[in-house]
Amino acid sequence: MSKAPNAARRSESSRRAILAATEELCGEGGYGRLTIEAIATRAGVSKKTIYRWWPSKGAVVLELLDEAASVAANPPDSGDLATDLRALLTEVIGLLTPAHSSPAIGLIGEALHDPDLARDLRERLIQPRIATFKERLRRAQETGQLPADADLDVALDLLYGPLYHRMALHLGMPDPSHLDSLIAHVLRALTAPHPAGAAEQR
Amino acid sequence: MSKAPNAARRSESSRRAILAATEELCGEGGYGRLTIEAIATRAGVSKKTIYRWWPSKGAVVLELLDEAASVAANPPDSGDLATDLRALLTEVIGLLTPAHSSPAIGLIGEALHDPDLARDLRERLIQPRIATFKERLRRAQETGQLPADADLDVALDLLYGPLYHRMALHLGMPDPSHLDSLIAHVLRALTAPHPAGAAEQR
Amino acid sequence: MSKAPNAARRSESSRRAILAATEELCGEGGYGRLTIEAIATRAGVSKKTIYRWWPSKGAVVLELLDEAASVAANPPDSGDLATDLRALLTEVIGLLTPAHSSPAIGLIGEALHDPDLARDLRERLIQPRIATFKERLRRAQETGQLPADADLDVALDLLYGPLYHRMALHLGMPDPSHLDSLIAHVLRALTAPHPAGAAEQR
Amino acid sequence: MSKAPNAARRSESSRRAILAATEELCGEGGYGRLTIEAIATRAGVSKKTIYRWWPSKGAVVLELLDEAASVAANPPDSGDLATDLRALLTEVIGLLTPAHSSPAIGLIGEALHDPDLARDLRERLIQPRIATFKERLRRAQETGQLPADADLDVALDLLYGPLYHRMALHLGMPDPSHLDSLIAHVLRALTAPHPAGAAEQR
DNA sequence: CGCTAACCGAGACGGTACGTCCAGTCTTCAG
DNA sequence: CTGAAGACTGGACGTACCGTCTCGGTTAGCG
Repeated sequence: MSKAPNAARRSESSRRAILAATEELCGEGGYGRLTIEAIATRAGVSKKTIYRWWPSKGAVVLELLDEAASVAANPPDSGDLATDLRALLTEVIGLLTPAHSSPAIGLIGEALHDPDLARDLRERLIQPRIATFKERLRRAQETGQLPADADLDVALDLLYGPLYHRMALHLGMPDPSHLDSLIAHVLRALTAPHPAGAAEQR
Repeated sequence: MSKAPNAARRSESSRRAILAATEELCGEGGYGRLTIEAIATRAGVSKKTIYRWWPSKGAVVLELLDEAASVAANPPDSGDLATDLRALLTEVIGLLTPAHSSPAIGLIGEALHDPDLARDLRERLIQPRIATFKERLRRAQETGQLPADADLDVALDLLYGPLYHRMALHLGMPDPSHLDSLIAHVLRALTAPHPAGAAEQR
Repeated sequence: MSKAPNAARRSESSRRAILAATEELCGEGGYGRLTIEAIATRAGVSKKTIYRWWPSKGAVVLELLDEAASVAANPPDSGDLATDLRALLTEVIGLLTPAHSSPAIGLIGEALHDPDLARDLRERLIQPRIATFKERLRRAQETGQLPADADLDVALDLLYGPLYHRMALHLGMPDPSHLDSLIAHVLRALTAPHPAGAAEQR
Repeated sequence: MSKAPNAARRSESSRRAILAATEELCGEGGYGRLTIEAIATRAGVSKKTIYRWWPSKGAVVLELLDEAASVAANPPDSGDLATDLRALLTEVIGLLTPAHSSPAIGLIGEALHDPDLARDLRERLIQPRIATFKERLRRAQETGQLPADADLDVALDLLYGPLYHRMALHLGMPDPSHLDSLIAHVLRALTAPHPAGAAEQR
């Protein structure tokens, strides 16, 4: 993360052992039970070695997730927008499941009070997904599936929002039919003619 | 929380001192820096007294928030649905601001890995707001501002979702115009005619 | 102990329950594990009631021992001095056995850093035994079994000393033959003619 | 005590600071007031460091005493047995004085209900003194000052016993003349001819 | 024979110390 | 002369008892 002292001499085998140990321990006790001490012991590595390359346990987990789930730079494009959006959302639902042992959720929880981690999380895991998502919508605008003036930021909020809403409030991820309903509503909102003023006054 | 050993003999003055100390300390160092030890010291109370009545620091903070922001059982009803929704959302935005020292956010973060706390949080802070929200929408259905078959759960997800989305990803709360835009989109989605099937297939 | 607030109204049943609970708990976990809280709970009595009548757990245990092992004011007198001494010493050995769960040993340990308890212990348990012991020796002087000028304080030290020596150093109580040997040596010391000065110089 | 995890890396400066703090605090408040917390604070050391190397506060105090008062392996030998015994006993009297703040007495009190500590105490403080004592008596046998068949264990009991007797019962250590009298009696007992049977029957 | 003072149980309270855990830094030693 | 092993300070954790302190609810004995 951030500035490596001297990446040239970094031991790849230690790095792998640390990430592997992190994955195991995360699976065993969940993110909450995870400690740097335990990672070091399990990986057969000194704590110092971990602190040398990562600023916090969150950063280690972040790197783990980053490796595991790298995003295709190119969005899926089946021709059907709803289908592709469903695929994109489903991937995120996968990351946020199961509620009590998902490393991603642990990471998000930690990032809530660690701005540095939050920044890394956003840059490395979130932004790529957002970019992919917007790219897909942009293509939909090009093909006329969405109006050219559709607000993509609003679309982002409306589509991903429910997932985080439900994560934060432990409400359970939307089931497939609810997910389809959400997508349908959002597409309708983006497509429907602006009813002259509605809530735009102010 | 839940079943007090013998609430009758509970010292109200200790309880008040604890909540006051919690509020102060939360303001000073944020939820993350808050410790039971510090609360006890500041409140002039023994740790045992805290543990006797609350299972965790999260529970104390929850009670603090619960007292501070009790919800009117009756939703606002100015006649204009968008206005009332804006008011409801703004209240939650207030709870989730500022990002790095809001006790509510700390609480949500903690609840992510503490199911007991999550349950209390949901029951005591969240559900009342959801109920109020749905009640307002129900009235809107009665007055014809919303179709009778509008899916209120979807409305909930679409309106509150963006707030938690932005909280979780440290994206900053929506500014007023963005908020209005969100509300307008959602109302459009709920009101617009279902375009024959769109994404309902499956 | 000492000044009861108003002994008249004291509940005998509580007193008995407390002593009984103390005995049980002492047997279960040893003196070290004994706590006022546990006594109160087991006896179905409030802690206040214990503190009202006894200044410390040591005092409770002392009263327990005092009741259990009251000394005959009159020493045994079989005619044979060694036999009677053996009986007196054996009684004390009984109190100091078994090494790790004897309430008496616990009490002595506590008295080592509690002068008040030490005083009570001496007055109520020890002095009566010393008096009895000396009384027996005095009779032996009268019958000529011991010289009239035998130093009874030295006899006390030499005969009881080894028991406390062994208790303090966890060396195990003397077995019967060793005990007899000790008695024989001491009687010889008291009876033998003073070898003109020997160690009396100074 | 016993098996250090890896004594090689142990910080000698911490060890010294801990023992020094222990000595100070013992002097200030007596063994009873001594706590691990206070030692750690005074020594500028974390509690963990104390618990890493010693199992209990007793063990720390034991090490302190062990360093302070190491015994000459060779007993004093002035030629006069009584003189040398008086010296040996006086050293122990020094350890057991003053009654209410002697660390040694605190240690003995603790050992009464802590078998592990008792064992260490015996092995590290007591046994060496016993060995020295017996060695001196053995020499006395060689020079004919004591009969070859004198029972050295009995001598040990009779000479050291009174000290522990008086410690346990808070009777005050013997004054010099009483001490001389004790020694004289014991030497007489060991030297006097066995009066045909006396208490040897049984 | 009813008042009132002390008892009683229950257990909450402010405290002190316990022994454990983990964070993050610093030191030692082997390769 | 690097890096693993791990000892170190620091500080919060949650627990156990301490001895004190209300609470109501009996009793007991005096007036």
